[in-house]
Amino acid sequence: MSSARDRILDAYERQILAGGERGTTLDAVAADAGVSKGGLLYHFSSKDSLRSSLLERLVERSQIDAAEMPQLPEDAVRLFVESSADTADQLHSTFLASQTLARNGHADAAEAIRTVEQGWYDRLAEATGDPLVARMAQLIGDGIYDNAAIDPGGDGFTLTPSAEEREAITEALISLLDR
Amino acid sequence: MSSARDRILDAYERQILAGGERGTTLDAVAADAGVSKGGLLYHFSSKDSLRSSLLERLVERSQIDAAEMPQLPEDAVRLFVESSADTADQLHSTFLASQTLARNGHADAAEAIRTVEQGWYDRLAEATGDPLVARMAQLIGDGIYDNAAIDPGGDGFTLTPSAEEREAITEALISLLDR
DNA sequence: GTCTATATTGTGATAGAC
DNA sequence: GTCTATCACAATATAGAC
Repeated sequence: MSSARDRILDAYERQILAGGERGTTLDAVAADAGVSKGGLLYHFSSKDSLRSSLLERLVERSQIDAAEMPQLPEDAVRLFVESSADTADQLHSTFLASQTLARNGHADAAEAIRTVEQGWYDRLAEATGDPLVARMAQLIGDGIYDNAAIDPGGDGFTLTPSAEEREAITEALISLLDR
Repeated sequence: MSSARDRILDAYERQILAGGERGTTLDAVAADAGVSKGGLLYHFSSKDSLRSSLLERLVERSQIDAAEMPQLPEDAVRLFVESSADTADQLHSTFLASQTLARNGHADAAEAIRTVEQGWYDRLAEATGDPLVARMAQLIGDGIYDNAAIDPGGDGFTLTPSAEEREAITEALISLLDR
């Protein structure tokens, strides 16, 4: 059983992903979470508090995820390229929502994103032992995230690379490791 | 001498890049453009009209840019990786602003971005003759754009790759062409 | 073409009942 | 802990003078 707090944060995240920050009125978030606006404001005293709580959640989830970085270079690259922007994944949807906040001028969100990205890069660089391939994999992952964020539905005519394309990209990056 | 219309669109673009859609109130845009709110609304009858005019500008500028795609595969890759998100460039800043609008749930902006990205991909794939490397270069470019958008200042501790890194990435991608 | 009001609505936040 | 008012203000848009 999830707490009301969690359900409200989930709704906030969903609203950001669906319509950007523009649509995240307290009314809309409360309705999506199944509470009244007053109920929402009992748990989060202001909209700023809602945002900073989402950023805390991002850091927590990214730390849990950090423990799962594969040790084999190939697997680390594969993880970055092939699982980026899986919107069903909790960490990824929190990350995408936070990124949208960062692009809307919230310095605290930009700071959190920088921290998480830096952590990902460090672990990827360590796992691969190749800073350049690590950077390429990270940027490709960011590109996939970005396209996924713009193209929510993703029904056919999308910019998001297919599973086959991602696999081919992974193989290409791995081949660069063996230079 | 630029027209008032252009100056207002420039201001709108600047405000989006500086603070996301959130900060682009008619007051703020008008002040930035050096006109009154009423003056702004004479040229653009609504905020929607302001947005759709920016998207028209994006398509125009991307078509002008299309003529400049290099013929050599190496140069085409280099252009994508090394000139992405040069915010001083007119096309790039219009693109970044439109991307922010797309991430805020505006379907018309998402559609325009898709069109432009598809056009870029097609030309890059043609110039390189290698769909996979074209896709990688495009995603890396998107990743660089994305980081540049989150990190406006970019003073040292940023995620945006340095000029040296970009050059190395270009070389790596070019090496993949010769398989 | 550009301005100064002003009308109108949307939104964040408070107060207090239950 | 959750709700229903309600307030205060910000933002879009209109009307009409200059």
